[in-house]
This record gives sequence, structure tokens and C-alpha cells, in this order.
Amino acid sequence: MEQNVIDASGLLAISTRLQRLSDQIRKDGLLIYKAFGIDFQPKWFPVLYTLHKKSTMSVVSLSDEIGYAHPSTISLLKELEKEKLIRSKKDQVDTRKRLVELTEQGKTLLSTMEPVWEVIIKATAEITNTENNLMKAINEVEATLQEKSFLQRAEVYIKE
Amino acid sequence: MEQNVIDASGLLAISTRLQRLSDQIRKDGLLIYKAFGIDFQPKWFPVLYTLHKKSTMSVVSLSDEIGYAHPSTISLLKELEKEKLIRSKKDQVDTRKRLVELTEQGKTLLSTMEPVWEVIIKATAEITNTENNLMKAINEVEATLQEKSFLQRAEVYIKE
DNA sequence: TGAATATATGTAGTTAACTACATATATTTG
DNA sequence: CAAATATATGTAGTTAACTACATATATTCA
Repeated sequence: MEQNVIDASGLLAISTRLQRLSDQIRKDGLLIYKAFGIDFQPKWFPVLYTLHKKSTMSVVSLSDEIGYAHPSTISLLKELEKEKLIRSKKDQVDTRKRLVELTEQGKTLLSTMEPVWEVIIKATAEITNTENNLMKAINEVEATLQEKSFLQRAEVYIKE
Repeated sequence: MEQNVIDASGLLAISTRLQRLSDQIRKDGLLIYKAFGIDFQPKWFPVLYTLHKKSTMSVVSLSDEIGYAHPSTISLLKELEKEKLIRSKKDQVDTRKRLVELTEQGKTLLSTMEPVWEVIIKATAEITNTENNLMKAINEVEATLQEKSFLQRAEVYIKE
């Protein structure tokens, strides 16, 4: 019985520990960019990198791509617009849509960031290539949850 | 080169994905407690469970134990005090310290929660027992980071 | 074709963690 | 032993995500 209680503590703590780990990684990411003298925030990456790949996108499709709720994307876009890294224009076909793209400045910044990415790649590899690979574990958990949610799984045991 | 860019995108996305995963787990946790008719928030668990193990603790030692900054703990304690699940008293020896403990109500709640923990344990095991175990991966990454931070590792490559 | 529904964007407010600062009490040290 | 330093608690404000709601435009269907 006592063992179960201890396990529960460990398991329930997952969400907190995940969050702390993510904060730590983000903060160090910021410092790495600073060390390269680049004025860049890690949270900008998903938007900028997606625009780099797809060139122009609407707010919602961008949100879907990076996996954020659209208001989060809007607030990132506001920052990026202020930094002159992106600009937007109306879609001529569907006028509800706002099409977002990188500015020249944004494209230039992305290219100066390439050496930084390489450093980040190497450092991250060092950290995550442990016996149980964190990246792979996250992928596996996400896939497992997609099949059947945590709640649905718990419900099976509740009904027993 | 293109492969590196893609990797960088994936790696940098870790923090975001960790955060989303943790949110999801927390929300489902809340719903599981609801399904059992228990008025309990997952975020309360670390404090209550620690007090269950250690019986009385000061604010800072509690914060260290659960791994939160002390203001976060203080705000949790405020909620728990309002719910009458914990109470506090002054330390007679070191009067700076506030000693926190479970109320009878808190102890009762913890005992009604045991069957819920069992369900949560089983559901979590299903989800995390993939090829790369998420819990173990987190432990390993935390241990690796303790040895040498992400930033320190990156600095080695920067200096090269 | 126009009424109902769906989609795209945007705003406001919430949450749960954080850091920075303030104050009170203890402990250490010159 | 008193001045300097360290520790414990607390408050205020920040951050980066979220949900809920509002509005405008597009699409569908009776």
C-alpha cells in the first residue's frame, strides 16, 4: 500500500516536473542566443521556422502547425511584427484571412541563427540521449494519448 | 544542412511540447477526481502528499521538497488553508518559521483519495510504459542537467 | 437566395508558475 | 556583543500559455 502511495506521488508529479524542465530549457536557450549576440527569444522559433518552411500562412493554419491556440499565436505575431521580423496582408480570395510572412529582416535573422541551432542541436543531443530518450518518449506518449486519452483509460478502471 | 534545421525545430520545440503535455495530464487528472466526486485539484497534490509524509514542515523546506519557488508554495498554502485542508503555527524555536500541517479534514481527504491514486497509477503506467519510458527519461535528463547545465554544454561548442 | 452554420480573427480575462523586492528574525564574525 | 550576513516569509508584478466570448466573412442548404 505504502508503495502505491509513493508511486502516485511520483506519477502525479509528472506534469509539474515537465513544466519545470521546459522552463529551464527555455531560459538556457535564451542565454545561448544572447551568448551569440542575437536578440532572439526561443518562443519565437516555432512561428518563424514555420514561416521559413511555408513562406505565407494564415493565423489559424499557423496555429495548427505549431500546435498553439490561436490567441497565443496572435500575441506572438504582435511581438514579431513589432520586431519587424514578420508582416501581414489580407488574403484577396478569403478576406477573413490574414496572411503572415517573414520580412527581409526576418529572413536575415534566421540565416544568422543557423550556427546557433547547430550548438543547440549538439547540446540537446548530449542531454536527451540517455537510456530513455526524452524526445522519443514524448513522441510515444503523445501517440499513445492520441489513441485513447488519460481520462478514457482511467474510466476503464473506474468502471471495474 | 536542411536536416539540421529540421532537427533544430524539433529540439527547440521540446519545451513547448513538454508544457502542453503537462497541461493535458493535469486537466485529465482534475476530471478523474471529479469522476470520483472528490473536490480536489492535481496541483494540490505535492503539498498535501509531502505533509502526509513529513507531518509538519516550514514553507521553505516544503518548497524545496516539492521543487517550487516559495511564492508558489505560499499561494498553494493559501488555497489549502481556505479549503481547511491544512493549518499553520509559529515555530517556537525559530520564530521566523511558519510550520504547516494537515488538518483532520486534510487527512480524511487524503484517505478517500487512495482509490483514485490507484486508478491514476494504472492509467499513467499504460501511457508512460512505452519503449522510452517518460518518467525514466525525465529522471535521466534532470540528472544529466544537474551534472552540467544546457547552457554550460552549449558554451563548450561555442568556444570551439 | 437568404437563413443558418461554419470559419477566421481578435479581445478580455484566467492560470500557475516565475523573479524581484521588502521585511523580520537568526546566525556568524571582527 | 554589535554589525554584517544569511535565512524565512511575504507581496507585487511578470510571463506564456489557456478558455470564453465577440464579430466579420464565407459556405451550405432548404
